[in-house]
Amino acid sequence: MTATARKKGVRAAQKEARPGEIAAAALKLFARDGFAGTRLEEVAKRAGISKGTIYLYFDTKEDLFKACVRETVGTHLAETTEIAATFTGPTEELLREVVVRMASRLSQPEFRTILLLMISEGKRFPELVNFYHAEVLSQGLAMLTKILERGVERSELRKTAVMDFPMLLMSPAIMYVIWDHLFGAHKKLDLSDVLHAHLDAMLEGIKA
Amino acid sequence: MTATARKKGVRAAQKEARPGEIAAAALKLFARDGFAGTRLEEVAKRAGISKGTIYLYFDTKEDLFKACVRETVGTHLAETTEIAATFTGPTEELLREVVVRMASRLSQPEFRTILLLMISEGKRFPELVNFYHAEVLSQGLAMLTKILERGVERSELRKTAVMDFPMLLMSPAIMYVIWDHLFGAHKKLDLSDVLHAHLDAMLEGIKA
Amino acid sequence: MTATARKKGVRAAQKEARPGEIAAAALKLFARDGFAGTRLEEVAKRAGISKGTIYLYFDTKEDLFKACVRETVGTHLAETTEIAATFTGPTEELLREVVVRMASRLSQPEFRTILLLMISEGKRFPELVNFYHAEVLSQGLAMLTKILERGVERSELRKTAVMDFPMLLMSPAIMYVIWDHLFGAHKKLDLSDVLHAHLDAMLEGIKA
Amino acid sequence: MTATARKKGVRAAQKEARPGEIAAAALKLFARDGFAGTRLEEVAKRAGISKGTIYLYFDTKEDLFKACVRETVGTHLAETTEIAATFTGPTEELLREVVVRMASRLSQPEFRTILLLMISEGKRFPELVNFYHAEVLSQGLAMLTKILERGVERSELRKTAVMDFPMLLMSPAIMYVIWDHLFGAHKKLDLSDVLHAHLDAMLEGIKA
DNA sequence: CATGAATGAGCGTTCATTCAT
DNA sequence: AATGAATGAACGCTCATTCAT
Repeated sequence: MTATARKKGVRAAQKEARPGEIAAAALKLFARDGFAGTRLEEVAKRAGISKGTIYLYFDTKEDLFKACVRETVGTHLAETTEIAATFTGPTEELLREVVVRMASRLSQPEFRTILLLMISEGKRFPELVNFYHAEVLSQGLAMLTKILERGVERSELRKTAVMDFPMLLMSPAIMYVIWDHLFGAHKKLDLSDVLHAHLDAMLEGIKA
Repeated sequence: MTATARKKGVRAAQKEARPGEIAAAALKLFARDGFAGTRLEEVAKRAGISKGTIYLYFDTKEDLFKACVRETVGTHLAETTEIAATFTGPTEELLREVVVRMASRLSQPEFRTILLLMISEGKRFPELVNFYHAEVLSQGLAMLTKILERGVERSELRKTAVMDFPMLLMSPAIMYVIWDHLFGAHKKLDLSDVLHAHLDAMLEGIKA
Repeated sequence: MTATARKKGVRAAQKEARPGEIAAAALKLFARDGFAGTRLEEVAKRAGISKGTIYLYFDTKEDLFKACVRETVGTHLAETTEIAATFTGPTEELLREVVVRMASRLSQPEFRTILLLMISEGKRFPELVNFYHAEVLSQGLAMLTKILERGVERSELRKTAVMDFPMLLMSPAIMYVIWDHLFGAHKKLDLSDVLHAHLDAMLEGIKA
Repeated sequence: MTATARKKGVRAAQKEARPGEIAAAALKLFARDGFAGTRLEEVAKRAGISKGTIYLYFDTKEDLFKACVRETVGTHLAETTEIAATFTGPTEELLREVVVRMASRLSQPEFRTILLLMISEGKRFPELVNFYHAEVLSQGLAMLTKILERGVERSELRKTAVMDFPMLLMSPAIMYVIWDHLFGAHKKLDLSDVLHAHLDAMLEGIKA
């Protein structure tokens, strides 16, 4: 008997764990088969439960999908933000560090899944797109913008049009995820190499 | 009666035109609703025919989907290749020209549709991915590589890691399409501005 | 080949006949099993078609139910109204004639089914109740009222409270239907006997 | 602690009360939603217990339904029978008294519910119909018959066909319940008025 | 006794596919 | 060739019933 079980009882612990287990199972299938192509029966099987049980925790298939996305997205930007705020070294170094971190996060299995699902099903779930925009995108871009500004203030970077499109710094990461998804079987890319090839070139163009 | 109709008979001409009309109608719906979400009934309505008629030209829904993609993809790279082959000016200029051309093509409605469908349904249609890889991707990347090599030969560009990842030059275009698809309603980007912001910076990093 | 088939083609004729066939099959099952208890699969089997075919003619199970009722109800009061309007004999005779006619109609298999379904499912289909009220009930009661007034005018009947509640004249017919539905297996009643027993007594009470 | 609780223990008392509470809650819902439309979950909620608890007292939903009906029906004719047996006044008065009493009972909320449920679900529960027939119907009709016979014996009433169909005396009450159920929202009837309008007329026809 | 999480059979509805006309 | 009525497998969702706690 675990500590949790002792405190709350096995059932209570189980009940608390269920939604997460179901969502995890679902996310894998949504990733593989898309929203429409995923059968709740199979989600249940993967989660080791019966079809009806899903409905004890989620009202509809759509709800389950939203929960999957929301649960996975749940920002995680905090740590990186902290680093950016307290960093004292040269801006180039900071920029590399932050871009690499964000790209790593983006390319982690569950997060890349979210990105791909967003692209596939976004039109069906606009609220999810809004959520993603608010929770992830705008925060991430704000952070990048702040770093670029820091560089300008410290005369390390020049004022360039890249400051208007900070998402350019992330575009290789996005491309990497899509490439790996589609052509990974043909040719694997190394994320770090891609990232640094890009940053090396870009930084030349924006450094003071 | 048109000249075509006189030569071949109206029916024959109609028959020849049908598959394309159906595929065109289908593509729009696949783009909007995804593969699973598209109903053949509606495809038929859009094409001004009956549901059964689709099956005179395509064996299954999957076949129709493949035909849509194949028909749209059908390279179009020829002209750009020609330009690249005969261009005599500075490589930077050539690179900008080619990237802008390829990005424009990528962001045209039907082509962006293909890109997005590829991402959404690629796993379900690996042959299509192969096709796309062979017909579009490798040719495009080969062209970019050739241009970069031309630059190095002419001592206009340095040998950098970007040469190993020519797709980096296209990543802003890909990002643009995805951004517009998901967040276009929140904030429109200007493709040309994005592209040049990227190229301005990148070129600094790779110029000799 | 029937005349119908020759004119319209077999398919067209079939298509025209389908809704009625389905509704007829459905009505029997609704009568036997209630709305919720009726399975569309069985309706289809009875109609000699497949489950999906039902949906070519009716949008939902509810729609099918409504169509059943509407189709069966479709007044039929016309003939009786005509008789009442042109009758020249004594009012007592007319009243007996009309009550017997209406009761006969009410106790015909399909109509009694409607009455019973109305009682069972009315709360779920208020629009159907309104429809029934407007199309059948109010017309029938208006006719009865008019006859009673005719009797008073001709000094054949007295002005009694029965004129305020003309539905009293039909209550034995309603009771008969319910009795037969529930206790018919225990004891069969003879509609005509019941009706005349009632009318004999009632008429004594309202005759001048 | 109540006297009951002291004697038997709280739990024991609770246990004894439970079935009735559950049945009461169930009856309301059966009345509103029909047999199939009633969810045990909601019954439980109304009874302030959990779904599983119902199964401690009733084996199946059908059992619960039967218990509801049986419990409510439980004759109550006793008092009226007593009155009829000891009545010494004129038969007309007795008949009015008894019909009004029986009609009042029939139109009370729980009893009208039973009548309507009987009509709706009778075919599914023939034993219940038998029970109802034996416990309520035949006793009630027997009483009416006895009164009519008393009238004939005392030369207050004539021998008419109404004596063969004593249920005719109750038909307005039945009609009233159905009317109120279906058309109560359109037009409320006054039970007493309806009853007396009917009795006034009928009695003229059967009085000596 | 009581709970409520879990089950799984069942049903309404959809839609790719077929085929008689 | 073209139609569109018909099919039937598939899936989301519900809810009576069970059972471990």
